[in-house]
Amino acid sequence: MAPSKSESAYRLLHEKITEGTFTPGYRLVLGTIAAELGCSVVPVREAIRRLEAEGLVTFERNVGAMVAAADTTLYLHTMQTLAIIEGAATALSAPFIDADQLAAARAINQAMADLLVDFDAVRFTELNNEFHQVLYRNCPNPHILELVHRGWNRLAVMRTSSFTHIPGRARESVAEHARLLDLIETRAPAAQIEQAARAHRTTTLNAYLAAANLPASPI
Amino acid sequence: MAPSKSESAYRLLHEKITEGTFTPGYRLVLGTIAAELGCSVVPVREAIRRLEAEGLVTFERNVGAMVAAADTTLYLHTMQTLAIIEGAATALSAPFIDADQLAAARAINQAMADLLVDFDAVRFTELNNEFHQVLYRNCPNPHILELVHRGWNRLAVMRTSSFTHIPGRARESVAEHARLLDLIETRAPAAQIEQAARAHRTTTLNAYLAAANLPASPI
DNA sequence: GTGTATGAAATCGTATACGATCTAGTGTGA
DNA sequence: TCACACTAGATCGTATACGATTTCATACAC
Repeated sequence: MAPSKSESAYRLLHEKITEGTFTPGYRLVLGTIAAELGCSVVPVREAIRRLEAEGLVTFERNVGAMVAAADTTLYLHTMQTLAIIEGAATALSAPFIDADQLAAARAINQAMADLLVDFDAVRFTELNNEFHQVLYRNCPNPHILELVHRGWNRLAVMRTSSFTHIPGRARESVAEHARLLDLIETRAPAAQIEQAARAHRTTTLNAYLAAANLPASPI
Repeated sequence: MAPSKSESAYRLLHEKITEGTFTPGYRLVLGTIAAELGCSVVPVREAIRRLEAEGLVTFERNVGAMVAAADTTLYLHTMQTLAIIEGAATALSAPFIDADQLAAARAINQAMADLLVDFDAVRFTELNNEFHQVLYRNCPNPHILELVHRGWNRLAVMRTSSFTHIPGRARESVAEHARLLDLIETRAPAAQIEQAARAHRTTTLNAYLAAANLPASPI
């Protein structure tokens, strides 16, 4: 069955926002978008409210919607939340990751390592996403997986790459991935895996915090 | 300014669902609700989609909405997610909890202890919510606070009280609260507070898992 | 120049209407 | 009895229309 118009509108806007066509602050005018999509405003309105619920869009009554702003505070809060959620997601997924998946993850990480010589931030970020996708795919708790995706989307809107902003972060990242895979392969205790996965994000978070003269995240 | 009709509809439905007037499986028919509220179906539809985004309602195209089902799996996943989020929320809030708030929390916990003799599950649950409200109020990360509230709402819909289902859980709970407050008062390390707060939920979760002959949560 | 009133344009919020789709009940034939 | 086709009713999905609110530019008073 063809998707409903509201669904189509949602997907289109979601993609344009996360891909960066619509940058933070871009105004989403119901009538304009409706005209572009060849539908009426009602489905567009619904799509925008869904995006609002996901935190990708802010909405003000009688004023309208815009792509969510991308201030530093928001970024740090999102990073901190993701650190917690991704730590848990990795620990919960780990027991279900088989040899094939491990091999796939190692291959992706190797490709990331190869990219370090002639660095390409966009490609590196893509590979990084793929890497974590493999790690989380087996998470038995769908709620947690959903929260991971929400967090990623919010980060995507902000288009702030730690790989370009923090010197040496890309190289560190590859090393941390390798350690994480070792822990998973040896079936290390869940707490240890969670700790390592969380630290993988927290390192970046704390680098930003230090740059802003703020104290490090306590957890 | 008076709330918009869509906002009113949202609040009304949210309350009826979390308070238990509308139980899981209850069908939310657009036309009927619109008639009750004295508005048209458009705002009601919007309210329902918001509730769907929060996981309180399930929606099927061309069929309609109903209050989200409350199966065991869903309950366990929600509990596990909350364990992780609440652990983090407590640890992040702890440094900002002052003497007054500590005293308030202790008073609530004492009231819960008093209730153990002549047990009243409803009142006990209310106090339990108040207790945790005090603990989380200072959380500096609004995203995490939002996730706590979402989790609570999902649990509220299911109306499954560990205090009545698990023998001795209420008494244990009061003791765990006291230990948690001690850790906060002595400014224990964040990791230790997180661990204690998470365990407070995980204990319940694992009791349910054990009852269902399932392995305990790894984290 | 600054602040305020005013009006027009832009945009949203929601009512209404109607076609599309699903569901359930009924009848028919094997 | 069972499977299937069909119909009627219920309900949703979305177009259209219009009033309500906000925004912004302009004009005016001080």
